[in-house]
Amino acid sequence: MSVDIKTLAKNLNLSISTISRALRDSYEISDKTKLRVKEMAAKLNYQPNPYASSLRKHKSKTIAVVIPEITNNFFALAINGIEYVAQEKEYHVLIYLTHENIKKEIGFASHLQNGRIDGMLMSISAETNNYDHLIELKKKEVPLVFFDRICEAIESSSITTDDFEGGFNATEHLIQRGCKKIAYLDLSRYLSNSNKRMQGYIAALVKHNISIDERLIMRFTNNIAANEEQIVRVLSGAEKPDGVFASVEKLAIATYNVCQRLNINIPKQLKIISFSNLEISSLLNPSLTTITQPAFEIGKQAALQLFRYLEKKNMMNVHEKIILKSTLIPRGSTAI
Amino acid sequence: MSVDIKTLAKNLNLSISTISRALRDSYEISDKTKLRVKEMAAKLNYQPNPYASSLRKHKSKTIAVVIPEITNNFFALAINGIEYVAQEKEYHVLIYLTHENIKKEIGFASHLQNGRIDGMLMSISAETNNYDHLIELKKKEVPLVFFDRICEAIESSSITTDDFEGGFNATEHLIQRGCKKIAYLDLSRYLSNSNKRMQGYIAALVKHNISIDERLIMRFTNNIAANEEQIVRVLSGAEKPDGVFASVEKLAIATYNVCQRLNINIPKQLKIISFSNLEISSLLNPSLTTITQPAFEIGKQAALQLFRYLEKKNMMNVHEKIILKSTLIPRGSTAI
DNA sequence: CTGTTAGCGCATTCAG
DNA sequence: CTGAATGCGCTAACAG
Repeated sequence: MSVDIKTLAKNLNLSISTISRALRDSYEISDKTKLRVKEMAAKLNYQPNPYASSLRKHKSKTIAVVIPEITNNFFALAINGIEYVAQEKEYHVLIYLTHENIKKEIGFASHLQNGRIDGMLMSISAETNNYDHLIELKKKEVPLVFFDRICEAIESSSITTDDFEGGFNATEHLIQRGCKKIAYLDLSRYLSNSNKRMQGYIAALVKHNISIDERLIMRFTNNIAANEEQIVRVLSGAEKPDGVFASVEKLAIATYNVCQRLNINIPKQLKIISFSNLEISSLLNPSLTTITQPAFEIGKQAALQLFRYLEKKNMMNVHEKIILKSTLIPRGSTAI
Repeated sequence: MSVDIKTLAKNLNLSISTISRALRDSYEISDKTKLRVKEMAAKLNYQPNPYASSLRKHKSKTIAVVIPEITNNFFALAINGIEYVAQEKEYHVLIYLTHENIKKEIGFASHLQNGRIDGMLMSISAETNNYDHLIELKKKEVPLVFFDRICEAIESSSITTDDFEGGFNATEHLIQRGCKKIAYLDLSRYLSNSNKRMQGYIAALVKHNISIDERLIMRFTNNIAANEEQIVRVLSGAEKPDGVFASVEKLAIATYNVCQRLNINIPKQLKIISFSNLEISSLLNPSLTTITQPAFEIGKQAALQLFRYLEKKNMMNVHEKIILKSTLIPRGSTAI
């Protein structure tokens, strides 16, 4: 049998309420009693049952992180930031992966209204084009903070990167290196960040008097092979681009794969730039120029914002939109 | 107020125990009643309180994953595998990062005896050289499965890679490409997998009649700058190696950084091979040959083994030691 | 097949 | 400063 508050009470000839209060440093308990209780608790290795406490207090000291995937350095870094804050606050972090599947996202959102979590951090899936499940969460007053891929249809706090500027800078970088026909690779037309990056791309083209060629704006799915097919078609088609701006890393990878297959020399015949958050620059192909997001900081800020909701009442309607800066990193001697 | 079992009971003129049983498809309840109950539950959007249930059943449907870090593709992939299984089993996954700090690991292990989790998956920290906290967990009968970095001092299931063979193959690969003085970069002398890799390294040297030079066996810490210093010293010292076998990716990165600084041409003057699990081969520097672990599968197998413990009684003393195979991946035209 | 009752372990009223 | 009593929401005897 495990030692509980009742065991301590018996051992010390005190009531369970005294024990409970002593353990939580209530002002109503004398220092001597507190000391006795704590010593006994330590001696018997007392571990409070978190679920009994949660049931009673309607607080779980647990937050959920709902994200599309984890094998992507951006999200791994963001979780790192989130977990960092959670440890400080003595909270627990549950992870849920949607794999870009809106049904899973809906399932998590609906399930997690049951009190298991005190709040949620979320980056929506690429498929998500309906927000009922998120609206419902808000109705149930589950504190919710979006990061990176936010839901603009919902009043809520969010932490993002300057996606428009990032897209603009990426595109201008290619233009300044002589590109005239720049392709844009988009993960999903539903994603807030992806859309902003594309707007930046378009703004840069406009600024430099380059006309927009719809055929160069490609949209992808979760299907890697199909994505590569599409890239092959465009790279070998009439519209043949001289530059590629990939809105996410996995599309840059697809492009590299295709170039290898088509024998296209990357820095010379085709210049590629991509949003990417790999922390291994020295291991990377030196021809890749990246736009890097402050992913750890985004996770950290998102968690901090969530805790602002959790710690203060009356904050539920105060929404923060924090936008952090991305960095363009050209690399190596053959940097484009 | 949130709708609970009592609300349903009132609405249907049934007792709460009937509701509870109907919701869990107990054989004692008629199909008609079950249907009525479920319809009402759906109508009122009833969400059972998980903590009430956990308190009552002493089961949390939650597992913990305790790992050194997450910004490392091996662990990200492993979590992916773990979460995949957890979703199938309708379990929840808590993440705890030790950042290679034994004190954190001890803190998590000791805290998580309180019933919050039904079981734990763990990869021990590089600092961990004392296992009292793990022994205590076992005593409390918290099901525990190690993966990748296991604790051999404890009777337990584990899922690993063939680290000895991986180390052997890596070393032999360098030897076959002409290396005579191969450095081994070790993360920690406490780590099971690192030690096995080193044994493989030594075995390959012995097989090829190459004497072992202690100066070429380098041990590192969590301090990146200090690690690079040490590499600089050896690379520019009298023992100057012509090949490097990094037991983990971060040490390969450190080596690349140093080579860049010292103007060492990687494929020609120095050949580098490393354990690494990056899923972005086309973005990688083509000079890097890697030993890749089946990380997703390791996570999956570890989770499956844990669930074997959770689902069957009397399994607690049946331990499985599963060893999966690593793959040596030479890459690109300049592959070493 | 359904209802009554008694906790799971803890926090918090309300009394002293 | 401390104790007795109540209930968080659910499950599981036990009874019928």
